[in-house]
Amino acid sequence: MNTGAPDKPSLEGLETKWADQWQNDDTYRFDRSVGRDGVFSIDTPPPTVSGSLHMGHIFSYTHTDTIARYQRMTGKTVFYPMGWDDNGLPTERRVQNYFGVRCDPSLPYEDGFEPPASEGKGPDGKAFKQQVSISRPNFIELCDRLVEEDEKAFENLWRSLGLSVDWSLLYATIDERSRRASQRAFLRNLARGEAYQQEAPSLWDVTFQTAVAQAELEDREQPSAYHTLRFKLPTGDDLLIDTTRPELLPACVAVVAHPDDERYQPFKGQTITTPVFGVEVPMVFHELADPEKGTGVAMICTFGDLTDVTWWRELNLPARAVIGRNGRFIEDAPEVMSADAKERYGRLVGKTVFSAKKELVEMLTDDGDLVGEPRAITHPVKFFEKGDKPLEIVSSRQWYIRNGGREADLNAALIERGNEITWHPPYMQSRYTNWIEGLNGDWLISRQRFFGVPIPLWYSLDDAGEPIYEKPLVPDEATLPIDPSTDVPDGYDASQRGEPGGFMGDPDIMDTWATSSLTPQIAGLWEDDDDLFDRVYPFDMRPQGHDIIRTWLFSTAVRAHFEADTAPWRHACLSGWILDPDRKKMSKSKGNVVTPIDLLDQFGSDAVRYWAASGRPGTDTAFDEGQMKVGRRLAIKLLNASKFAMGMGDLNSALSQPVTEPLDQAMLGRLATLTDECTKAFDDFDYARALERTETFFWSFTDDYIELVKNRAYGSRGDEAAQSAHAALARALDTMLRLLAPFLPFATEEVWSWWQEGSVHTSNWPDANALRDAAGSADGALVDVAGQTLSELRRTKTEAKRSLRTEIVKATVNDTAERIALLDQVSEDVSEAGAVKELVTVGGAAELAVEAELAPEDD
RNA sequence: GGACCGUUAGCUCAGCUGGCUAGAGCGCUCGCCUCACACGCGAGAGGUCACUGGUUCAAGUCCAGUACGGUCCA
Repeated sequence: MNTGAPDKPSLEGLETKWADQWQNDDTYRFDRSVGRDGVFSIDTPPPTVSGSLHMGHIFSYTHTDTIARYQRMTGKTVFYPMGWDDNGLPTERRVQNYFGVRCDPSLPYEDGFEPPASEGKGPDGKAFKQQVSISRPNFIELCDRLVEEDEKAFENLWRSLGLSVDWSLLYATIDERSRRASQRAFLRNLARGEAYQQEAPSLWDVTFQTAVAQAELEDREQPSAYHTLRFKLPTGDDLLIDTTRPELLPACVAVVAHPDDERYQPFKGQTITTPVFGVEVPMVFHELADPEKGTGVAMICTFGDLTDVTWWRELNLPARAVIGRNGRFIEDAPEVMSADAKERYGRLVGKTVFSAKKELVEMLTDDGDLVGEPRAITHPVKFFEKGDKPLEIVSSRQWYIRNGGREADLNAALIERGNEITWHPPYMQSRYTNWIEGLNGDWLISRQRFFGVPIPLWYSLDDAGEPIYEKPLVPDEATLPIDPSTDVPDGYDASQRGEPGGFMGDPDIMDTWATSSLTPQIAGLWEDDDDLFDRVYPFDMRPQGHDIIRTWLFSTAVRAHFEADTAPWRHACLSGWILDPDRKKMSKSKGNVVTPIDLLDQFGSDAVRYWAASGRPGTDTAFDEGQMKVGRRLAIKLLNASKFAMGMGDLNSALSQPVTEPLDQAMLGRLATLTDECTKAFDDFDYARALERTETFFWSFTDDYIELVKNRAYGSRGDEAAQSAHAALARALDTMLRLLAPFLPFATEEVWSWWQEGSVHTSNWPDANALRDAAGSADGALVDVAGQTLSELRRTKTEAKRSLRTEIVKATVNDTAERIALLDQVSEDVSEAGAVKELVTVGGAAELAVEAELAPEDD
């Protein structure tokens, strides 16, 4: 349906027009009849839908889309799914605030429950502050309800941006197939011994009341203070110990010094008495004690930090927990204390760490056992990346997946997996390797939260009603996904839940990364559809941000290593960040924040994509509206240049006509070279280079080549010469539309529809050899010589402040003999373009110089 | 403290395996309504390639170090 070019080509409305068309035509539909070799599969990052839409989304997803479109044009069928990451804490927090609810897993499901608030406001329209407790199923229903809205906003953005995803492949990380895949993978890990549970001290967030994993930690510099405490040696002498956490004194189980520290060797095997509580603890020795720090002796508490955990484990010390899961001091004083000490401990019960510290400092001061004043310092403290209170270390039963943090062999094997992946850019691999080398424990996957994939296990209860953790009750894979809080294990009935001799469900859910580490399996319908899975796995490409190499990328590699004994993908493409130079200007423009949708409206999707695709792989890129304007100009120019070329004659028939003029041949030769460069760049996932090269060619094509052949194409030198121009224009336009299609899908599709059949996006990537055949043996340098000479001719007019239409009565071109020889081949084109009446060429000069006699001004 | 990345025109960046006078776009200056495009066209000015050494016939490009900026991890 060649519609021909409109009188006034415009970008307006192209997004809606073509997005709808592509949807109706299933343009980007994955062809699942194709074998693995003909497939290009992409492990799309599922965006966190409860977060806001921002420029980073547009940026990195555009990069992937250009690759997808290129691969599709090379003849691959592209498996390009979209997923929504709606699983996890961000959604929970939003639901709590939005609906005014809180999850209490002990409550029963309430049919037809309506939340008390909406958008954070109660029925009276005022902010709703309190939170109503509801059951886990009710809570999850509300999560589902809210994410649905969020997901619409994302889908809308992706369609406007022109992502060529196959929307029939959509998944969500909380949907049934994700839960099934996630639980199945966990059970497989369990069966193979790769997942295990352990009662152990682990990092604990007291606000969210959940354990957190190493990958979710961050250090934050915090103010603190050294307190010097007076302990007593058996001799009755003082032993001064510095600590930043005096409130943990009741949890003190030993004091430690370095084995080589001679000052403390005499006290080996002796006991030290703690202040305030008068508990006798052993003097122990360990390399991690720093002789330079304070007095060289530290108190070991269960648990102040990870070093305490190491000491406790390696020195076989007892545990005296004092801080509970809510971050407050627990009811029961350590058994070891005397009645008198327990009474003093009573003053701490129920207090937060902060107030307990004040209380204890007071006690120490009263006893005269605080030496001097506390000395203020700042030091790094571990936080949950989403939390705002320091992590405590609490002993709890948790599930782990082995990740090489405790086994050297596995560690090395996972590092080795990195070599099976081609990294773009290559240096990103070192981040992967560094992270694995720095692991200090296995992957803690259980979370004491609600909106996530439940750990699919139950435990039988003994006669006393205590769970028998050693033998979890495992569901049949065919029944997955399950929720152990409502489903019942085989051999039991619902009435036995929580009863002695009955069963209980594992109350925890899995870490969100435990699910998203399976995106290739989820998207590829692992085990649900083996035929499909085998066509797409291992995936060709994982695009993602470099900030989540340690989490998403690594955890995906771990799962693939165990489940498939392979790397999950062949290529990992790490995108950079958007730097925001506007942040400085933001204060000026009074926080006039531009949303991605606004930008797409303002500049057009192609223009925004152009900006995004200019950012090289892995490189942080400035948010730059200027680049979007440039992109817009490019798209508009493409429309206009195409319209012009079509005005010359029937391009479709011109495609098969011979190209006879030297300049036309030279241009096509250059185009063949460009095509090769772009192919190479795209094969190396370097979309930015492909764009840059194509753009440079395109502008010289419109500014020089078109100007040079314009008159001839109109017929100034006869039909054959005109026909050659038409044939070259048709081939060039055809080729450039294809080369630009990955970047400017809307403008290229629009132009394509004017004179070609089908969609440019399902057409073939251009064939450099066919272009070379059409070009014959013409020297590509003809294009340069003609262009540069034309430029000099123009300059004589510009410097005379005359119009470019001004006739040149006589022009003398001096240049090297070599270049004059080339110029003579195209002198007619150059003369016509420069409006030169008489062109004299003189060889033997050192460089190009033009003298021109302009026609007199007629006013 | 460790690892990695970067430092080229006022701004944003190219410059791939070292090779003739270092490029583009934006911005700026000047000019042009030229029959595809004024959402346009043409021309111009503007750079001791962060610094110090080294390798080489030749270094923006390779090596070592320094400084500054950034990211990730401790």
